[in-house]
Amino acid sequence: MSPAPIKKPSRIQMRNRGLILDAALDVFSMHGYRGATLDQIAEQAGISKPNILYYFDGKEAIHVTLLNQLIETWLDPLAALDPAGDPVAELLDYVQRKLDMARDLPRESRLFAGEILQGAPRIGPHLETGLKPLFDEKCAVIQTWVDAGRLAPVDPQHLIFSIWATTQHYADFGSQVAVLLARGEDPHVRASNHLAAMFRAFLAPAR
Amino acid sequence: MSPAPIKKPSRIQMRNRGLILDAALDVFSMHGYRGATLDQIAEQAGISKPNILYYFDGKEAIHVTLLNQLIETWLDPLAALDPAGDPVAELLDYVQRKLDMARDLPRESRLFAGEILQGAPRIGPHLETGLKPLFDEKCAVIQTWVDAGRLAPVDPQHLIFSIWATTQHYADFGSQVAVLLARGEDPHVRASNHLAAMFRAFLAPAR
DNA sequence: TCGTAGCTTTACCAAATGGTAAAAATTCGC
DNA sequence: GCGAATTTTTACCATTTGGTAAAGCTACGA
Repeated sequence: MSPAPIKKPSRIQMRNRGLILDAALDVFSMHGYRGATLDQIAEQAGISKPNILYYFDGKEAIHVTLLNQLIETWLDPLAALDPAGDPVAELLDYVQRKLDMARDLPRESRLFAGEILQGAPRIGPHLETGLKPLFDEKCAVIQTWVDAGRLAPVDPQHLIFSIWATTQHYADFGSQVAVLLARGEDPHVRASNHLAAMFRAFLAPAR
Repeated sequence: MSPAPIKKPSRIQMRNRGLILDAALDVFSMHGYRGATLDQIAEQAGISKPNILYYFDGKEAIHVTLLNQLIETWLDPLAALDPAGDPVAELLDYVQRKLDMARDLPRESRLFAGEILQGAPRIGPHLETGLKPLFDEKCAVIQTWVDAGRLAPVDPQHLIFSIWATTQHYADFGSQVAVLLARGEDPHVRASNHLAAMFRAFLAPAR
């Protein structure tokens, strides 16, 4: 019953945990979980390896911490889908937000992609409890829009998959995109226009 | 000048190299390059570790062999895009072929995705020499179709990205898809219908 | 300024891992 | 059947890697 003696983290703790997590995000997103080493993270963070293990219980704890922090950011745009808004505009906004995230948070996108690619061994339960309910809820919203004739008769689940896939592609497959586009031009504007046109054409209800 | 004495591989060599590559595809696609161990591959293949190193020069050689074998299969559907065919039908066929590949060759898709995700460290050059020319060629074909008014005014490069992203999603993010769809139902038919509808709506030229 | 709690470093370690040497077993052409 | 070539096993090894023990240092409140 008595409250556990939770120490408030000191300034040093806040700073170093932040440094470690940022370095770990770099290393994990670049090399994957197994490919990342504590030594790499230590060097990147400018903190000795034993000192890192003073702040985190181990390699896996760092990874899980990153994933947990990431999930809320990740679900945010989907949660923002407003049932009261205009269907096409809401979904196009969602596409845009996801595309912006792929540009602004590519490390996070790749971290997540790597975890899913390997069967979500360390995040599986969170998908069930965190993602699935939100996914189901928003699919229902989209279905409502379809039933009301305010949206073309789309398959809500696979529509969301396609939105995720097309937007995250620019982060997760960024190295391939870079090779194929070659030009110094930033692909973001072109990608944005393309995806807006594609989903608008698909989503607009028949007159 | 004299031809190098290339031995034709014996029956045993054919069989064991095949067993090793198949096992390696399992292990690499599941755990990534660094996450895979020779011991795992050896056990999966039913061949001792030193024996594996009798057939391949090392872990990386196995990985590179897999990637090289994969690339030709991977480019095949894109190469089949026929400039003389009906634009919309050709592209929808391409979508369908890629989706079938995601279903039939998920290990290959994940192997490729993992490699790209980590910056294509072992396949980068092949992207330039193998993929890029074909990509440019087919983009030009699509642009021709657009210019002729036989296709909506799409951005060829990003259209191809979207086709890749949406189809490979079902293999690369399969574990997430499985959690979210939950039902025992095979997602392939629904995915196929969804993607066909989406790309048809987007690609059909304005009347 | 002094003691204590918090932080950092030094010096390790055990297990895992990619790889090798060489003997032993097997296969194959003749 | 037999000798040579190929294939497989046994017994290792060096490095890497996640992690630990304990001593030393630092910051901070009294």
